[in-house]
Amino acid sequence: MDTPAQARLLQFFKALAHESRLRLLGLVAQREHSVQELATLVGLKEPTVSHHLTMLKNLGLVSQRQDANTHWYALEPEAIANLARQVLSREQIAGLAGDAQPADWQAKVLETFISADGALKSIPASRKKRWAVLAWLVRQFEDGRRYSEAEINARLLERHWDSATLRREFIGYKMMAREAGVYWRLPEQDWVSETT
Amino acid sequence: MDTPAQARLLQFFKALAHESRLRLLGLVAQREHSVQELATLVGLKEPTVSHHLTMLKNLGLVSQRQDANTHWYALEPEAIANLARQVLSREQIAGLAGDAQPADWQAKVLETFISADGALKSIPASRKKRWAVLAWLVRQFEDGRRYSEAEINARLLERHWDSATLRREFIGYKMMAREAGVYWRLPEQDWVSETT
DNA sequence: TATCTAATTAGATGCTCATCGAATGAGGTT
DNA sequence: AACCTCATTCGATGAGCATCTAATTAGATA
Repeated sequence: MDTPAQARLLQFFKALAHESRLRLLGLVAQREHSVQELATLVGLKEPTVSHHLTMLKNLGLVSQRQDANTHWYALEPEAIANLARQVLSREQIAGLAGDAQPADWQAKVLETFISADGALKSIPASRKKRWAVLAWLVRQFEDGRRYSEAEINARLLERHWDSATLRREFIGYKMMAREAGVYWRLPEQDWVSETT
Repeated sequence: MDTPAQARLLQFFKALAHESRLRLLGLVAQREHSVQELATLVGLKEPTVSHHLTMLKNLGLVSQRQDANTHWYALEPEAIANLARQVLSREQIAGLAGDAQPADWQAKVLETFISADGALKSIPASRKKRWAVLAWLVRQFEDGRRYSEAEINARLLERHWDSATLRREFIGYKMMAREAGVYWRLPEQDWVSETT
């Protein structure tokens, strides 16, 4: 969770995601109640109820007034309505994704499999992730230029020990072509479609 | 929680009360996603994401379609809106009290302190609960009739061993009066006001 | 049929938080 | 002051659940 707004919404849901608190809210929605009353009505001990009530109060869901040493709690109806309004629209929900979307999927995959020094930690087992990693790799070869197998290997070994597999995969994914021991990149539009 | 509606609402809140699930909802609100994608985007393993998604699907918050063996999940926008609408009104909240209100406060107190055979398990320490128990006790004496201390004791001993304290409390709470060793009930309106 | 890929189910582990009893605080009364 | 009543804070315990790895299911292809 990123922005305060998102964290706040999460807090609200957490507060409402418990039977005891929901019942307490139900009771204080009907009329003011003291802690004692609430405790006996929901069948919990005072400390527990007090705990829940402070949480609800901090979130502004209930109000509290004091008469002598009896504390009277009541529902704060505005708060609930506001909450509900927040959740209504699809855009609001979409905003919950968090982390500010630096995380396009491919970027995230690279983040996971490429270490800071540029080495490939491991070759993804999943077809799609492998595709993302290979796409990144193959873009480091010049377009139009022809490479010997030795050149390819040298370049790949800077990233990962298993250059043979990587080379083979380039061919498999149609990112490169080979003829008589010479390799060259294929145009991106031939394979980038697989992005789905 | 009593009625299905209440249980259902609780389930909703529980589903939304977790950061991972909120972020997943956020992502599927933007566009369809596969389990793999979601897993890398939120930084969790597939099984975990799958777990969350089935929960969300069971509640109708997301939809799922299958293409080959890739499962595509998307937001079910109606569901969230409906949920939010449910929570909007104060009456809805009040209905959450649960247990069908058989539980007026006094009734609940008696339930707690009186055992099935009518014995008083213990004398409540709290003033208000003591009041509730004594009120119940004193109503078992006839109005208008005069009792000797021995009669009072006999009747009280059927409920609790400490008849002396109970007698004294009757006087203290002005539920009974005493003169020259004779006891009688006072009219309810003199003490029942304390119900607050 | 054997193999590959994506997803789900099963089982185990650990963290968060609800709950309780005991101690403390706070407001009133005698 | 000493006491009573109601509430909150503290510290400990335990239940629920998120997460992981490993195993299984299911769809598709060779």
